[in-house]
Amino acid sequence: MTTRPLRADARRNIDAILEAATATLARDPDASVNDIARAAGVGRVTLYGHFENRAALVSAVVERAMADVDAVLQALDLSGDPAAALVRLVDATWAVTLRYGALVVAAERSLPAAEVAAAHGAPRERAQWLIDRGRAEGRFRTDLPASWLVTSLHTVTHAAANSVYDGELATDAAAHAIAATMLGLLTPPGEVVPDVAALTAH
Amino acid sequence: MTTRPLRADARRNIDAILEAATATLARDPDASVNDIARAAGVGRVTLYGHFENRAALVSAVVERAMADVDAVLQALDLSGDPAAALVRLVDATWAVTLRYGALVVAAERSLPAAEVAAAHGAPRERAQWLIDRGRAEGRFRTDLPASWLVTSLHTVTHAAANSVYDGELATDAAAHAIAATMLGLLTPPGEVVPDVAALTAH
DNA sequence: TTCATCTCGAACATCTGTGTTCAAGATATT
DNA sequence: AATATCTTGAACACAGATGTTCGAGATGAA
Repeated sequence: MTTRPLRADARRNIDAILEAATATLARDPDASVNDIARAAGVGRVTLYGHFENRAALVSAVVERAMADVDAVLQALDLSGDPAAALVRLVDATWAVTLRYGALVVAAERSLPAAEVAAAHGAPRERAQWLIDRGRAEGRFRTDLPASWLVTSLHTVTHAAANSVYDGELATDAAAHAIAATMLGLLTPPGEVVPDVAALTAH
Repeated sequence: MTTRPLRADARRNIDAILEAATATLARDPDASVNDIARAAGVGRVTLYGHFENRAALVSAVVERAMADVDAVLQALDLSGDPAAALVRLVDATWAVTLRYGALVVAAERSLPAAEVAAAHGAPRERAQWLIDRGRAEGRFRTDLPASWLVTSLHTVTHAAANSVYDGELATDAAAHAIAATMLGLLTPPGEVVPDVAALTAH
């Protein structure tokens, strides 16, 4: 079945809706379809003309976001010193989190668990892989479950996003704070906590 | 205005409602009044007979919870070695978090921000005080905002609660994981991360 | 036992959000 | 200019949650 080409204004509206939905849901995961349509400068009926469901819309938004996230993460060099690689990973993850914020929550509420897990999977595995390598080289602590360490990284990043949103933390200060926090968090007991500044020097 | 004494069954029901509401909301902050009434083994109308609003109910639940939390925290000795004191604080906080879980979220959704802030205030200040002391004694890192460190502690604790709920982490392992994670997180760059086991030895 | 208090289901009003239908009008395409 | 495609507000049906009212019946207090 060949899909007939969409009219130009339709394409334009679909893009506007996806863009608005991303921004709106990243701020408020409970945003109504109405809110999103209004943010896109489009009638609610038009939105439903392009997306079956609220779920279908969220799904499309998540897919788009994940493509972006994957592109950013794939372009990342995680070789070399594990601690330095972690700082690079954190910086990249931070940029992505700032952009997509609470979108995860929106996904969790209207998408089947399997789909959410799939979206979460890739970034988590990437972090896990780096942590495993750091552990193997004796740079990261091995006295706690690796999955817990990954969860901590993830959680701290989101906490930083909230802090920025609440005005407690400046956007640029946040990146440094997250990296520093995570290095401390990963350092094995009995070892010295590295300084972020020393790692980012080139 | 003197309030007439309640009949015994009324008192009993009020207690049951508060108890059920606490447990139910700690699991699902979106639980409906219906769910809560059913969990309390009471008709919905009865519930509304004792509490004006959903908000009033949540408020009562939070008040009760905070009294308990305050009691636990006040009974805590935070003197001596800051790291050891932190481990004690973490253990106490952990117990409380396990009990009240997502109740905070429920509060955030149906209570005015001021009331939520007030409830949050006391425990936060307690943590902040200990961190400040540890910083003054050179045991905790001073290169990051203290408020950020407090937020991290708070966040990591909640992440652990979720992990336990998801079955990723055993309840008893979690307490150790949180304490270990936090010690690493607070250790100043250039210093050695302490071992939790060494601190809890008596 | 008497009586005020309390319980409770059923039914109702209200609100908010989702999703659909319709018919008129705007716009891209050719 | 002709036409298929697209947009749109208004109106509707529906679902779930909150909060209220009523009246019959259960229960505690004296």
